[in-house]
This record gives sequence, C-alpha cells and structure tokens, in this order.
Amino acid sequence: MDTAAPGHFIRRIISEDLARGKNDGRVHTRFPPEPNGYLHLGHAKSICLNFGIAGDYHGLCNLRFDDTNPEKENEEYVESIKADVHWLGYDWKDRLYFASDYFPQLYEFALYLIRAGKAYVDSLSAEQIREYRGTLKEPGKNSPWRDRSVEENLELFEAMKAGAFNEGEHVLRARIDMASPNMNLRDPTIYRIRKTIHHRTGDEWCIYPMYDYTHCISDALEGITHSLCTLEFEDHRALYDWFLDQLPVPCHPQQIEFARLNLNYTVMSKRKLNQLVSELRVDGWDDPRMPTISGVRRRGFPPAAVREFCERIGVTRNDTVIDVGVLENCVREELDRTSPRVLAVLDPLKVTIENYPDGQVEMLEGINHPNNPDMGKREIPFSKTLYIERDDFMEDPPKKFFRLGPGREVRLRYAYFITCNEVIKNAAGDVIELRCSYDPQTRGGQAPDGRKVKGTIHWVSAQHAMQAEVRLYDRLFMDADPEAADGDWKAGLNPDSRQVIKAALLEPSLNAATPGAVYQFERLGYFCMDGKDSISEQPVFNRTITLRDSWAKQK
RNA sequence: UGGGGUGUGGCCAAGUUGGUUAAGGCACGGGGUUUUGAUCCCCGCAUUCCCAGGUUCGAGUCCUGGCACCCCAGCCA
Repeated sequence: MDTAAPGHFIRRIISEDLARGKNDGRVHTRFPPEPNGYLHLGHAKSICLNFGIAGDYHGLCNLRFDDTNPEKENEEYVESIKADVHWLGYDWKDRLYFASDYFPQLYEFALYLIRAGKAYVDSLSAEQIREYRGTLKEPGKNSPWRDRSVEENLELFEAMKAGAFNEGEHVLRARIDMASPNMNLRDPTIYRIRKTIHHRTGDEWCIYPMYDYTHCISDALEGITHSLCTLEFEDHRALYDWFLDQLPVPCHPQQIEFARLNLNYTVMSKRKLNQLVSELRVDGWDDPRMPTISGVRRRGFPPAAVREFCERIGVTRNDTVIDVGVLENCVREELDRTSPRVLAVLDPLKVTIENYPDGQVEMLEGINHPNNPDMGKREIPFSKTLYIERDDFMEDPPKKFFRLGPGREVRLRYAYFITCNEVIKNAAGDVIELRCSYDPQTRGGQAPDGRKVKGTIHWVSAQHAMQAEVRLYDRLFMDADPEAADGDWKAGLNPDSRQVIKAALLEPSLNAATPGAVYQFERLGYFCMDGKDSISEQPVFNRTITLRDSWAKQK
C-alpha cells in the first residue's frame, strides 16, 4: 500500500480516502471504452492512470466496454481494444465486462424509477424535446407527458421494450428539473428505441439505455470506488450522483475528472481519426502515422515508452497541449537502451576501394550496443565495392563538414580509414561513384600512427547487402494545432508525411530480423520491421524515429 | 452574475497547514567524453507565479475585484 508517494491530485484523493478508511480500504477502477473505434494515445493516458493506480494501491482495474449504442459499435473494435490494452502491458484478468451484460438489470432499475415517480415516458419528438429543453440562459419547460400516471408509464415502457413502437416515437426520461442551470439535469433521456442489431445482444433488445444512466450503474454494480473520466463529464457528475441516489445500488462510486491528452501536430478524437481512415487519408487505423495505439505499435514505439510518456505528462485538470517532442524523447530513450545497432544505407552511393584486392572478403567485428556489452557482437562483411550514404559525401564541403570529400579521409565504421581520390560523374553531372583507397594499417578503425579522422560513416558491402523497403515518416499535420485552421482541419495534412525508399541496402545480419523488431540504423534512426507488408524477398522497415541530429540543426 | 471548470518560464508540471535562493522533464544555449555530428556528462535558462488592490513581519499560497481560455442546449459517449 504505497500511500507515501503523493503524486498527482487523484492519488492524493485516493490516499486520503484510504487514510480515512473509506471503501473498506479498497481501490477499484475501470477503463470503460466504447467499442466504436480504435484506441489512441489519449486512451493510453486513461489506461495507464486507471490500471496504474490499481497497481500502486494493490487494487483492481476492470476493462468494461460501454456498448450502449449498437449503431456505432462492433466486434472488430472490441478485439482491437483488448489487444491494445494488453500490448500496453495491462491485464484485467477475469474482469472483462460489457455494459450490455447489465441490460436486464438496467431495465429493472428503470421500472424502479418509474414506480418511484422519477422517470416517465415522453412522446414528444426529438425536435420538440430540444425546443422544450430551453437554452443555456433560459430554463426549459415541462413536457405535456411529464405527469403521466405510474401505470401508464409502466405500460408504455413495457410496450417500448416489446417493440410496439417505432424509433423516435417515445423515450424514457428521468424526471428531475427542467429549469436546472445544469442542462444535464433537464429531464435527461435514459432510454431510446433503436431497432438495430447489437454486436452482443443481437435483436434481444430494441430499447437501449443512454450513457449517463448506464455508466454510473455499471460502476456501482462492479463495486468501483473511483470512477475516473475526462473534464467534459464534469457537468454530468450531478446526474451520475442523482441516479445512484435514487436507486438501490450496492455502492456509490466517486467520479473524478482529469484533463484529456492533447498532442500538437495531430488530432486526437475518434471521430476525426475515423474520418482519416474512411476517407483513405491514411492506410487504416494502424497506419504508422496515426496517434492510435495500433499505429504507434506498428511504428515501433515500445509500450514502455508510451507508459513513461503518460507518467511524465502528469495528471491535472489543466486544459493543455503536450509537445510531441516529449513523446519522441521517451521513445528515443527506451530505444537507445534496448535496440541493437546495425549498418544500413538509405540513399546509396557506390564506393570502390581501388587498392583493395579483387574478390577478397573480410569479416569485421561490430558491437551490437556501445554501452551494453551484454548485447554481444556480430560480423560484418567488407569487400572492394561498398555503398555509403550519399549525404556523407560533398564535392565542395564546408569547413565544419566532417565526412567525405575529394582528398579527405574518414573512417568506415568498424572497418578502415579511406581517402577519396576521384569522383565519377555521369553525363548529367551527378556523382555516381567514388574511387577511394584504404589504409590496410587501420583495420578495425584505429591508425597505428595515432592520426585522427573527424568523421566516421556507415557503409554496406555491395555483394553482401540485402535490399529492403524503408518508409520514412514525418508529422501527419503541418500545423501544431490542426483544429485551429478555421474550416477544414484536413487542409493541413502533411503531403510528405510518408516517404518510401524502395531499395535501401542493409547489412546481411538483418536477414534474421523478425516483424516488430526495432534496430538502430547507426547515424540514421530507429527502424522497425513491418509485420504487415514485409515479405521474405523484400522486408519493409518503418522509421520509428530519427536520432537527434545536431549537425542538421547546425546547417 | 445561466451553470461548471482552468490560469506557475516556449511546452508540460511540482509547490496543499502562508516562512530560507519558485522542484523536475521537454525544448533551447554553451562546454566535455565519444570509432554513431547518437548516447553520456557538466553548466546556463521565471527577482517571479493571469492582472489590480488588500491582509501580514512575510503570499504562488489568504481576501476582494477584474481579465483570459475551456466545457454544456445528442433520442452520442
């Protein structure tokens, strides 16, 4: 029971509750997604909060699907959500629930409310209900059906359930206060008729309970102690409490609101993400550019990095926007620690070592991680014809450029010092090859005479390299705040958010790469083998994130 | 005066009973180590806490009055 660590305001509230002996010392939370889309980083914040708190206080966290709107929900979403929560590292064990499992109980409670005179069947149309509701500054007025007898309400509600009416003919409403300054309390609808097949209950029901009514009761039935939700539900708390106060429920959970996660350079609402997917602006919910959990997973973000991110951003009630740089930094930190290093060339420039024996091949030793010897070593083949990164050569380099240029000497990582003797160009004047010479004394990268070179560049042996497709990603939106662009938020979509390199060259050890594995391509960044599009003849690597690059900054 | 919230450096965020020089991270700038211009390591970065008054020996923390921004009028969640 780590009540010592104070942390954010929600932990403080829970620690105080525990100290006062509230809830018999139990802490029980829940993560309640609606299966109407894939989970995104905003959900990750909620998942880490709810499961994290349960873990810290030796409590429990349920996974509960809030599936009360059959028109938008389906099984695919349910499965993706379960997979995403597991991937993040959390387990609900045997506590998987569905609000739809409570439909019978919810119906009984509705009957209870009707008998208590706290709910009535309204026969106004949707438009009329809206008109009667009033406005933010003016009170609403009572529906003419508000004072039906208990018997008539019972009869009508049962007929609604039996399918005697069409959608929209009637609704069940809570009888609270049409003049309340809190719009949520102006006789909210609690049941509506929907003749739609539900993904779990099929055609068993044609009336479906609304969120406000369902959520609080579901929490109470599961013995939830702290019901954490986002700020926009703050005004709903009065209703949450109202229902629980009217009904004979086993307990009364406490709703606590926190600010949702906003990230710059992206959008974070299921509605908008859904739009990007359905309009084919991206390749599905798991497109590596998407801020979805499945997207960042495919991109190569480790779950530990996402968890660390959620920890770092904190939990408050402030409406804020987090800089994606914070997320990227978490990803770099985790990947720097865990990923093996490898040599790969994305934009190949041919190099011939003129004084290297034809047909000779040497196996050179490379270490898999500079700061962690436990990750071992590997052999990298070296030969007369190599490829280096085109960016690592400049015909007319500025003084601060440490790489290759005419007459300059650099170190080929783990191999030899080479000097550029000649630059070969094609008819168009493009550099197509470098003729170099190597110093046999520098094998491994050290000169016996102690001379230094300023640059070390990566390379790959032409005859040994394997080919791969590499996909480079940039931010999905060009503006920090896509929604600010008045009008079409999709106008700011970055046309260059994905760049595909068809024939990158990788050192042969990458033959052993498996889907999902992340490597650091030295001096370039971290790359993750794609599990969907890779085929054995042509693996695909997604660039997870670049390395920090102070040279690029300097330029 | 519809109701409900929030305001600490460029972006987050500690600071809770008022009491030394306002944590930490990201970003940024400078330096060192380095066979990745990576990592790592130093150092710098708010005389000031939305504003204005007030209480007090002392206020980011208390009081009063403003200002700014966010949420609410689904038979969505």
